[in-house]
Amino acid sequence: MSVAEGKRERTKAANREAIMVAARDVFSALGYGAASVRDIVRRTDLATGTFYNYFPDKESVLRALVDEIAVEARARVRAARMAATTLDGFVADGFRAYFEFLVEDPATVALMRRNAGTIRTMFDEPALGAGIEELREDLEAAMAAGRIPQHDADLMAAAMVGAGVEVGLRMVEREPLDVERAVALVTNVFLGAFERIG
Amino acid sequence: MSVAEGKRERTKAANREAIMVAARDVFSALGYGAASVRDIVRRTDLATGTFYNYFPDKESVLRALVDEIAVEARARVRAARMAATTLDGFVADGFRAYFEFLVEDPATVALMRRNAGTIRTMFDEPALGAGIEELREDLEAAMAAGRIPQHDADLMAAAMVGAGVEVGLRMVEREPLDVERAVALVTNVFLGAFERIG
DNA sequence: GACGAACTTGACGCAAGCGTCACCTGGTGT
DNA sequence: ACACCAGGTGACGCTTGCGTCAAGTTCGTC
Repeated sequence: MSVAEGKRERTKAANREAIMVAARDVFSALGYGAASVRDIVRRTDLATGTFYNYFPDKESVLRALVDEIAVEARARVRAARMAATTLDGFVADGFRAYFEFLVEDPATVALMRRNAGTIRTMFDEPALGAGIEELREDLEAAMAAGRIPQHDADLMAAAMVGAGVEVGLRMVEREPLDVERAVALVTNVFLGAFERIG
Repeated sequence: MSVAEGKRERTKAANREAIMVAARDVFSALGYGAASVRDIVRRTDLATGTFYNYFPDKESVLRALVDEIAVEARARVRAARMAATTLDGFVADGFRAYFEFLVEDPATVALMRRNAGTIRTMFDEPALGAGIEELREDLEAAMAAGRIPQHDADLMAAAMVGAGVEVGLRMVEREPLDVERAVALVTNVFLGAFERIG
């Protein structure tokens, strides 16, 4: 070979990616439980055996998909919250980052929507939407800094993520698609909550 | 036979019930997609063929389960909202009815939690938690009556249901179990929202 | 108490998925 | 140009689930 990567390397990367894309679509369409390794393989132009050169079983593929998504979604949302200077921004920018992610990647939305329950029980709560855990930490930090009133951050984080997920799903299926309208609503809801608690 | 029902009738009712209970547990444990009719049958003391005397396939069992749950949950929540005389009561009593339902019936919670995505796509949105649709109608009625300010009832209903579902799930897995704390939080959130919008 | 209808039973034929492995194919390095 | 071997291929043996149906059992009725 000459530069960058040899054909060997490129094929490997492409195969792995093809399997993950196919798996994502199959899991979205059939649900993880009903999907078979063969359903996935059939959506690629690879042979059965090849699948097992890349992943030991279908669970590993889901794991890889979820990891990828979780890293991306969490990074975006947290970056947006960290950058915010006002309370309004903390709430609005976090939700906006999340909603924009949903809009950019509908295939991932479909995957999460269909398989959230499986993912939850299989991995014991990673990355529902963008991480209740991290939001709770951010809320606690904000409470400690006196930026928001004292409250049950655990339940509040659940409320914010739950509302965000559901509003996000509703948003993407409405016509016309209006991210700012969704951001405005959830922001009003939770800023109103902080005002009322305080 | 003499009174009430003959043995025939009683056995039929018991068999049907046994299948539904077994199915609920299997769907909760394995997920709907991965569950087989045989997994269900094995949890009863019935034979394979008997299953098919009661339901044509596993989808019908899920349908029957969801119908039962939906009717019950919706009835409770709506009754609570109808009975409320104050705005505070409208919000708090609706959530309380829902949370109490979750506490009373943990097996159903498990079923919904694991299979919400499947149920959503299979039946095209019936009974997520307690019905976004009905909540939206109630919100619109309240707006028309001037009890709450004008807003996007569709998204608000999504936010309320999403928050309710997530907070409810969190609530049931915390120790000690505290329904009123959960009710107080979501009530504050949404009353604060109405104040802020108005 | 005996007959018939209603229901239960589980073995059966068939279909599909699983993970493997002996065999090729073609990229790589000399 | 050639030999080597990483890695793709798909048929194979095995397991499991499907829905059916002929045979057996039990309840209700006269």
